[in-house]
Amino acid sequence: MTQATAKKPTKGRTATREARRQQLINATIDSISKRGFSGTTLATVTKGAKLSHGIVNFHFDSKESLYVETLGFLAQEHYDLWTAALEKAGPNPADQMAAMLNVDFEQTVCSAKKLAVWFAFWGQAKQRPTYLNIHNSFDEHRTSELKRLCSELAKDGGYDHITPIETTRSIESIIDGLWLQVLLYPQSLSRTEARKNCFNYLACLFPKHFSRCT
Amino acid sequence: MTQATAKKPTKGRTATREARRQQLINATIDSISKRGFSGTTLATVTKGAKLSHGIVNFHFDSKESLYVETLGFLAQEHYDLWTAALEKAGPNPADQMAAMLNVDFEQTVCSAKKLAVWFAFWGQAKQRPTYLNIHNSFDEHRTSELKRLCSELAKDGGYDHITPIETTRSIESIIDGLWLQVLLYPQSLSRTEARKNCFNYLACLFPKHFSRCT
Amino acid sequence: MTQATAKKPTKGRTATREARRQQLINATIDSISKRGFSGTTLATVTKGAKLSHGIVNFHFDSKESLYVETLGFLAQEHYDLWTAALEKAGPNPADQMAAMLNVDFEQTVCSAKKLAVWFAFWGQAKQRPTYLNIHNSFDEHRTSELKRLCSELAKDGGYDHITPIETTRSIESIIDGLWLQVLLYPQSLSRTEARKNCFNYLACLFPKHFSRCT
Amino acid sequence: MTQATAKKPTKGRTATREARRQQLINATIDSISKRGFSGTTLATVTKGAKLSHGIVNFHFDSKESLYVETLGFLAQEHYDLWTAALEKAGPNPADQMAAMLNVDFEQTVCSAKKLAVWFAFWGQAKQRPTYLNIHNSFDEHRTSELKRLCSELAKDGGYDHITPIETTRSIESIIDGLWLQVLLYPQSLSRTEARKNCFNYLACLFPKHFSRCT
DNA sequence: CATGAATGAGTCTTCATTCAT
DNA sequence: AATGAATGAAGACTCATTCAT
Repeated sequence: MTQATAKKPTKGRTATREARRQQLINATIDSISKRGFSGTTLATVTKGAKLSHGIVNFHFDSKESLYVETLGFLAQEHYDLWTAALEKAGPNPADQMAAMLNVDFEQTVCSAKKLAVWFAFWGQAKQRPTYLNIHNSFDEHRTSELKRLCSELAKDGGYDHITPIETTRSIESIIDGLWLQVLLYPQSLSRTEARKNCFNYLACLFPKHFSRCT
Repeated sequence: MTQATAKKPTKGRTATREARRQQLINATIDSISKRGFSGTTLATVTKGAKLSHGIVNFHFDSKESLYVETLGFLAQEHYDLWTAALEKAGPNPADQMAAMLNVDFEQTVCSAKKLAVWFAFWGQAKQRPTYLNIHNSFDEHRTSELKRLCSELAKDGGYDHITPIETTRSIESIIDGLWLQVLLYPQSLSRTEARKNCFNYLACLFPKHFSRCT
Repeated sequence: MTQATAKKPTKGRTATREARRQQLINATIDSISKRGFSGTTLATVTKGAKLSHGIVNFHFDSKESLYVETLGFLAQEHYDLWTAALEKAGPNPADQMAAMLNVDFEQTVCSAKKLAVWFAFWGQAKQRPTYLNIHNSFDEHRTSELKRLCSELAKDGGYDHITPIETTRSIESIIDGLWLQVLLYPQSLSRTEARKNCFNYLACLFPKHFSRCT
Repeated sequence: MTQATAKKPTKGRTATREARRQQLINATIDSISKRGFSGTTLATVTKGAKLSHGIVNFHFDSKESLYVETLGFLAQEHYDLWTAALEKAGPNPADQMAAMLNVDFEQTVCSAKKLAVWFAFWGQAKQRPTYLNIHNSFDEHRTSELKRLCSELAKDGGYDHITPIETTRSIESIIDGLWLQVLLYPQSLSRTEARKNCFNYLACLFPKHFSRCT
């Protein structure tokens, strides 16, 4: 009986532990993006998830722990996306670079909602090193991949003025900066325009591998 | 004029009042940079200013109002610095551009303390449009000046592929992105290295006007 | 009778039920002695009993009801011990008195664990008369037996200054007071020393029947 | 003007810090005696003091801290009473002993209210060593004075069977035990009867110095 | 019978704001 | 102008109890 095997994982009084946790994490992302950190309370989260008040402390140790896991979820999601894209991209470094950076301007990553949460966390990173550590633990791999690609592209194109470390940093910076502008001025900068802007910078850095798009 | 040296009694009071307000604004910057928005209370501010608990609501309408004026102070300070630098820079567009961007990596602007406050505000910008409006009201002028300089440099250098609007945005983005990295990873990126990184981007954009520095 | 060895199915269930209840009562005693009333929750009890969270309300009407039955168990245990000891003691009043009081300093009664629970209940007795009633319903018989023994010893020894009621009260008091000291200062007063102290008081009251021990 | 010097210390919006603290401590004693530890909340305390909810954390670090200071107040009060009584008593050891023990059955110390609080604290002493430490820090002096008096009385009366340490403990025990009975059964044992009972024990211990009272 | 997810009333604590002095 | 005591709303967290499975 196929009917018997079909479970409703998230409805009803008792859901699986994982489903509830994810539900709460999603509601946390929603609330932080709408109300910011200071406007987000356990009440706004649980109300958003249409669950009761006390459930957070049943599934998470504390509000702080919910935040940590929310950030972890975002970081993991991003990580999974770019590693998958990189794998699909084939052996060509330029293709790999393009694949990685494309992810940063996809809907899943570069939405107003997600960006708001990222910058909310970064706005607290100085005070809560935990947040920074989570971000770093996922991002180090990405930085090293970018550096490798910069090296390979520089060698391949004969750009002897390129310093991989510095160039990597500038690429990461322009992405973060474009994200901030997409967040703050969504009317004047769409994510597709931001992507174009980013790739035009690549064209500026690696003219033999990337061409300007208009 | 002997009259000018004679203080009017109201002037003395006003000066004191202004001094108190500035004292509180400075303490607010300190506290936000140390403890973030969520850790900053009127108590941490007044304690930092070595003033009494209840004084904030005497000099400011509310906590929110103190925050707004703090952000206004930072925006004004930045504005005053780059407009003064621009004025001093002479008629040459490349010099003007350099002068403007240098300001962004000066100690006064690009300190861990100030950057922490800027990103704290940006982390809330989505939720509190007031903050964004303050920032914009000061920043529009800067954007238009950058755009003008991009245009003049493009014309002068014959870079026909340069779109001033897009290029301006990319410059602003890389600065914001570098600021974020200076904030999050002060050990691996000093503000002088960040400045160099930014100017190397200019060298990439306008090779005839700026040269790479190593 | 072969029939007797065949268990009735309901009997097995009842036994299990009783075992569960006792298991929970024991865990309650453990938890109160370790964490006190305010630190004891149904979670600490069920965790101690290695049972699931929701089981208490299945076997007891409420937390309060569990407490009442826990106190009842302690009172019954004490009652069973001293009545058994009294029965064994023979007809001599001094022997009977000694038998009764010995029980109060036995391991089963005078352990740190049990005393902690007793004083926890007494600390609430004023506010919850139910607790006091349970205690009284068991203790009245003991008080009357002590009074009888005081009378008999007084008559037998010719102590005409002994008032049975008052003497009984003083004996009960010194026991309670010694219990408190055993509870609070187990290092400086062991239960065997406490027992000796109590019996030396008896030697003081009834010098012809009890002799000092050193 | 005598009128001008008269302050209302506890009325009005702002009272002296000490007055408010004492007011809250008194309300805490009231609430613990009426409702026990588990029934006492900051709300019952502040309601009893006719003050607002948030004031406790303004004058005390926490609820726990309020409890600690409440116990400290009770211990200090008792200490002050018996040291004063001892001083007034003159050089005679029997008078001194009588003076000290009289205090334990005075209205101020031996009221239903105070005893309820003492036993509430003792019921928690095992779990919160802080409470025990406070009690001990005040009580050690009392124990040593009692021991000294037992020694002097034993020498003076030639009671060679008296061990000061053990006798002291028995006196302390009978007092604690009588307190418990006054607390639990105020109808059957008044504090004056309890006092008599205690002094008859002294008469039993030191027949040459104390005589039975009926 | 038993489990453990879910609920929601209740508690401690924080903190912006008010206000007597 | 300034202080700091006082207020009360709001938030995080606890926990007895309920109930679907």
